Amino acid sequence: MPRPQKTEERRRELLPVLAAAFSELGYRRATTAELAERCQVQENILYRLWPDKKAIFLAALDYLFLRRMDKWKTEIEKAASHESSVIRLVELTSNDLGEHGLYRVIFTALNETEDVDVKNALQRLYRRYHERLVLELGKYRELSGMSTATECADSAWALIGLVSFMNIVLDLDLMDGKERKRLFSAMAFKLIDGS
Amino acid sequence: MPRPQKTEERRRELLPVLAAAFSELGYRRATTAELAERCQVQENILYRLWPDKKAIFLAALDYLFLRRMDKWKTEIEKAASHESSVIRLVELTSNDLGEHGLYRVIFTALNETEDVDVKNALQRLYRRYHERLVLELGKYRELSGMSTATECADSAWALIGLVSFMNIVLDLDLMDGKERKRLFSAMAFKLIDGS
DNA sequence: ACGTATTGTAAGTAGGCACTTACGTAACGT
DNA sequence: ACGTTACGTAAGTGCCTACTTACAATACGT
Repeated sequence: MPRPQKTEERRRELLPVLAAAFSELGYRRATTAELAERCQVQENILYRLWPDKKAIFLAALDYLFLRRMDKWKTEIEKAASHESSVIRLVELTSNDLGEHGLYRVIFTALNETEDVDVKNALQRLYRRYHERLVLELGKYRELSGMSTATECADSAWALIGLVSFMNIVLDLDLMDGKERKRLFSAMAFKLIDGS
Repeated sequence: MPRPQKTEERRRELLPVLAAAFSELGYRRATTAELAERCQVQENILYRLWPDKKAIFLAALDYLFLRRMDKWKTEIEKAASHESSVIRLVELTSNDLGEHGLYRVIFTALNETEDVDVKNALQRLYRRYHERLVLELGKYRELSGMSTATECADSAWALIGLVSFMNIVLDLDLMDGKERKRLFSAMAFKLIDGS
């Protein structure tokens, strides 16, 4: 039995590079040739680690989502109270608006929704995202008391929508960084406080 | 001088078909072969009417936007007061959420933002959209008095964001039609009334 | 009627893409 | 040391797609 395979290890090594490539270029422009070059390997070996391009993409999507959630977690842990943790999340998001990572990939994936696997992956991602947000928002609003579960869920969706849209604004250069940040903060705080 | 050319007329004839194709399929999947087939012509003649695929796409985008604005106009004209006209717009949008036309094309275009022409077209489109909405929202809020220009502008952007996001929800089947409509209406009315 | 310019038909071309194949090289267990 | 198996390199394959070209048919002004 010669050479123990380190496939999983290699996958973990390459994922950050692949994720970055998809973030920058989107699904289509991130050709297998380009991906291979960025990983400094031949296309071939990518196909030994994953069955096809779609699988690479989904792995990258998952990787970015987990990374994001980790960032949330450490940010929340730094917060003193439930109240401040939601506020910290808004601030974190507002600061990260310029750093397309996850969202760019999501948007690029949205154009592949005719593919069932991609669609399901995105569905799960949004639902988990929403769940997580509802949790924090619920704890925040518990303090002020007056807020039903549906109101929380609605606000959480609206927040996700706002972030999504801010990414469109970013892509199209509809506003400069300062204006973008201002708009996002203003609307986000309105949304978390309820009507 | 034989045969007067009816190029412009032909373009107008084909645009609805082309726009529908791009709406359904998005930019990439709407291949020139597919477009030609739907128009019941050879690819060739599309290239006599427009220089390239991008030009066809941009023409379709423009067509859909103008159609949308026309629909807004007639809806507003039906309204009795400024107050009800904004409400009518929200209701119109809420009812049309299922009928992807313009938005599908916009989303598909967002993945082509590396192309300057497409990016500029989208930029102009969003700005005009926003302008138009601010106008109506301003008239609506004038009645209640207390609302600055930036507040109006912010709310208008948030509304556009909400609509954009509802289209993601639609694409991913994150909610059924009833739930989608409820969420949209709830958040939209919050947004037009300000905090 | 006739020549000219436009419209339609059908085949083709070149490039890009995801994905493969063939083969040489190197590391591990025995 | 050696055989087996994973890893690396490089060239290729077939398909799809935007865009062309060559040529036939048709409709208009004179």
